[in-house]
Amino acid sequence: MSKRDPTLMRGVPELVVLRLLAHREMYGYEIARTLKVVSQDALTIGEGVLYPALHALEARGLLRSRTHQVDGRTRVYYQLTPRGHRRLDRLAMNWRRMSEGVERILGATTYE
Amino acid sequence: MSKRDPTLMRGVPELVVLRLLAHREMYGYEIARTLKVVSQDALTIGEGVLYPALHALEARGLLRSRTHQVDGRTRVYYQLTPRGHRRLDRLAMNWRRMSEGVERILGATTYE
DNA sequence: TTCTCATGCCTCGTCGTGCGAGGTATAGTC
DNA sequence: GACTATACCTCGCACGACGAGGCATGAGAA
Repeated sequence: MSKRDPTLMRGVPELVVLRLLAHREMYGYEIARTLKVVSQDALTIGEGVLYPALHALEARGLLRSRTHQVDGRTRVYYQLTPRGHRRLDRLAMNWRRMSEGVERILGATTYE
Repeated sequence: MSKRDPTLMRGVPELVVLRLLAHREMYGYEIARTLKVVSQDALTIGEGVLYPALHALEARGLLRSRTHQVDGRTRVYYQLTPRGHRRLDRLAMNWRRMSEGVERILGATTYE
């Protein structure tokens, strides 16, 4: 059975990670940095969130990884699988819905 | 010490509840219904989330309540306190930041 | 030399909170 | 007599976000 959609707003980390990886292969540390930069400091993902998330995503078949040595340092590069792409589409759609819902609440000045 | 801001995206229920109550006094059941309607079904708040949230909000001094009997049914009406208004402003600002951050991630097509 | 900082990975334990399920009661309707 | 809508509530779980901490390397400062 597929995971139920959250009624309100969970799983944003999963969304942004998948989205970043949709462009190109990246490694963990790079993801964290890029997220911070691109979101202009609005979003930060701690390593305690990021790495477990990446592992879970891979275990669920949404990501594939390969390790690479650079300057004596190990990098684990991740890329989206087809399932990962589908999952991303779904999450993004969901995000829009939610986000627009919240905007409607925030924006409205009168309610019936 | 005041509560730390969430790094990613928590507390949306609190935000929308406060926002709805910023307009006018409402009771629990009405809040749930209104949220659903105004958000055009995008947002739903279960009673298992709503009522505990309302109690917590009141305990923290962000809401005030009064009970009212209507047709033999008890309604608990809530309204924002000044602190509640300030909290709402803060949460709303935070939401915008986060939300725009996510949009930047979703919208961007290339990253450096 | 040693120290510190940036890079790069990881895990553990906790805490909050979102959420379903369930419980109570009244009024109206089929 | 049953079922729906209204209206409140609590319990307990599960899961996810998070901080703190740990390990290792390379580069530059002191």
